[in-house]
Amino acid sequence: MANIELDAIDRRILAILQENGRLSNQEIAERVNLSPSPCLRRIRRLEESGVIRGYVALLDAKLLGLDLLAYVNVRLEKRGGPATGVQAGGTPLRAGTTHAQLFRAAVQAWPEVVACHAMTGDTDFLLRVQVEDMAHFSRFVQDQLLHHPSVIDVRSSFSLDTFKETTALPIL
Amino acid sequence: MANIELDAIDRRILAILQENGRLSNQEIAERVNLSPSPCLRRIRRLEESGVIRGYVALLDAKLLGLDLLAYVNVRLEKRGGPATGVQAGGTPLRAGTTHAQLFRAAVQAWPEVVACHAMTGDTDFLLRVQVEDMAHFSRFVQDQLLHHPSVIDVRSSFSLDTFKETTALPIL
DNA sequence: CGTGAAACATTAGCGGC
DNA sequence: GCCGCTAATGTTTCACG
Repeated sequence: MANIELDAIDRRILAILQENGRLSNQEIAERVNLSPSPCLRRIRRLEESGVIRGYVALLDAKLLGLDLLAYVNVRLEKRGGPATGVQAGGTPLRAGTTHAQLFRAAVQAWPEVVACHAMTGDTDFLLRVQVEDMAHFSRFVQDQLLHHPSVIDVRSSFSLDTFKETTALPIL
Repeated sequence: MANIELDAIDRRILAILQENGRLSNQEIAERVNLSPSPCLRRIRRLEESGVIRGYVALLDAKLLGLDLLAYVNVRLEKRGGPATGVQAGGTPLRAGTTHAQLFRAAVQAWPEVVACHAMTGDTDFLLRVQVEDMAHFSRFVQDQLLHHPSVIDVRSSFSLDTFKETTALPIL
């Protein structure tokens, strides 16, 4: 995770891999005009330094029946610690746990939440929620979000159409 | 892209690949208790059916100097077609092009916009924008977004902390 | 679905610029 | 330091049972 110097070849390797993470080292080496061994050494260095966080397959949400994508703005209680004792989810709490800590732990455990940021502005958190349909979403909001002791406000918007979506960062 | 039946083994293969897209077929075959050839046949089928959209390397935005992540809500002009003729970007327009079409084309060309959805609610579009710093963001808003003839309102929020972020869909 | 063999890819060691 | 060669090892892929 230490900071690292990247030259032009490193950046080209990154640009290639963030478009197609399964290219063989040989193929990549060819595209950056290097022989396979130095190319592989560079890739390993990029992996070990943390610049490459990992490799994943991207799946098609629609084909898997996940037809609803929502962005949910959440505001939390700020005054008064949450009640101590054992919560609905079964998580035991120490005294001194904040609402934000409690909420973050809950988010980690909810599979339909695929991303969550603490945000500036008039909302505390922005959640990206991926579910089958509105029935599932409704259950998630009622039974999980609004049921959570720290949550005081929830506002949802739904994606009508995703017309740009890339995991590739603008690095060139 | 045709719809496709997935059995329990297909789902386990998908779950494995969306966590680690570079595992060898042999390794995957072992984990799902299959020999390499039927496992590879299943993976090829998942790729060809479109369930697997592709494989990518995920990069670390911070280590690459992209320290600012913004979500930007955009509203567009709705009455009156955009002026015809050649736009600032150099794109020639036919009469009848809508503001939404014009905006979508611009979004595709802006590298700092890594995602864009048409949304329900009091905003038309939600953009995810990844840039180096506030100076770059400011230039993007002033020179690109607000300069765009169809854009009538822009409201931005900034990520203070991303504490959940996964490309893996909840499929199990 | 599984086996086996050919083709192909990865990777460590070493010498050269 | 960083490159490229070679050779051993491991992986993919396909015809066939």
